[in-house]
Amino acid sequence: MTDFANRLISWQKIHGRHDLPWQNTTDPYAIWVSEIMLQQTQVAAVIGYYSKFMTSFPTIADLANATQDEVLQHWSGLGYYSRARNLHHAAQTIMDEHGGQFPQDFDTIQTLSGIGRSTAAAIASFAFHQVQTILDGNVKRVLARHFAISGWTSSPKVEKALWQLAESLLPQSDMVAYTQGLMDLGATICTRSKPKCTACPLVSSCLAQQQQLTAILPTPKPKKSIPEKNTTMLILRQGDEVMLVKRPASGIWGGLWSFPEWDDSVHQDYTAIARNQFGVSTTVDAPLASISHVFTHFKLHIKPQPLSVNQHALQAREANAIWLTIEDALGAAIPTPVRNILLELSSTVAA
DNA sequence: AAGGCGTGGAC
DNA sequence: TGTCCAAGCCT
Repeated sequence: MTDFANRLISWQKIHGRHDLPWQNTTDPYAIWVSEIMLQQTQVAAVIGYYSKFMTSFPTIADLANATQDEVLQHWSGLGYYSRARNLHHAAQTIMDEHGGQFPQDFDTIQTLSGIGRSTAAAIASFAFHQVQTILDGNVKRVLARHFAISGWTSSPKVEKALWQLAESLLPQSDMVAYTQGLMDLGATICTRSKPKCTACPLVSSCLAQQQQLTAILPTPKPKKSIPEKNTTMLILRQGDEVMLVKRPASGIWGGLWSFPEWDDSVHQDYTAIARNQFGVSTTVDAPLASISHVFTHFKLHIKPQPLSVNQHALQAREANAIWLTIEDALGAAIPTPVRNILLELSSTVAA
């Protein structure tokens, strides 16, 4: 056993996290769901979603038998919705091709949609006590500092070196404490800013500490400017109901319900659009305050444009359109800006 | 291989 | 405030 692993394991058992909702179980399903939710998402943001999800879908079979809409509903607001679609699809794969049992073979685990090498290693170590290394943002930061490795840690060259390094450090036992220790150290001690080096079990061998490189490692991702886009969301209203449309299965907010969007760079005759696209007669109301929503790769300026529907239109003319009360819409699989617009609408109505 | 894919915490 | 980036994966 490497000294690195030894010290990490001992530290984790005393100072690590032991009471997160997805710990203290070897149920691969419970661990799997948590690992997917935690991809690129902080623990604090996941906790509420996790318990609700596990209550609604307690087993792989329950998840496989649910509709995609039900699954996305539970993911609404969490982001990266392909995770939910892949999770649902993988549950069906497990039912169809693995007899309903989560596979234990490391390579087979990685064939499931949404599970890459690091997530597979987390599941394999936590659920099956296999000797496989994770390599998430925490581990990259810990290794880049401890071994004074420069270069953006997600560049192919550096990442490959980090995988090899991480493998070389593995213990032959105690994989639960070791894997959790890697994450705990990165999340609570070896943090991006203001790391608590005096409390670190690995400080005595940390090269960044010795060479005073802690503040500049890991090397930050190269900066890139993101484009800005504009869109108008048409809010067709009749009484306390609004119309939502189902977005395409892939792309941003794939499979979620949203307001119909209109590129308003040219046409601004919203009444004509509503008549031509949705077959309803409307009058144009005052637009709501614009919303700016920042994604990883672009910034979206949304102009919410309410339209009052004059005639009875509560039968959706298109298969991908539905009319819902604002209350029901808030419970549907909607992205965050749509939720915020609905909340604004309901407060306006109430006031 | 590089970019698509969400949202919010931390500072 | 804006900036960085988080238990990454997919194409």
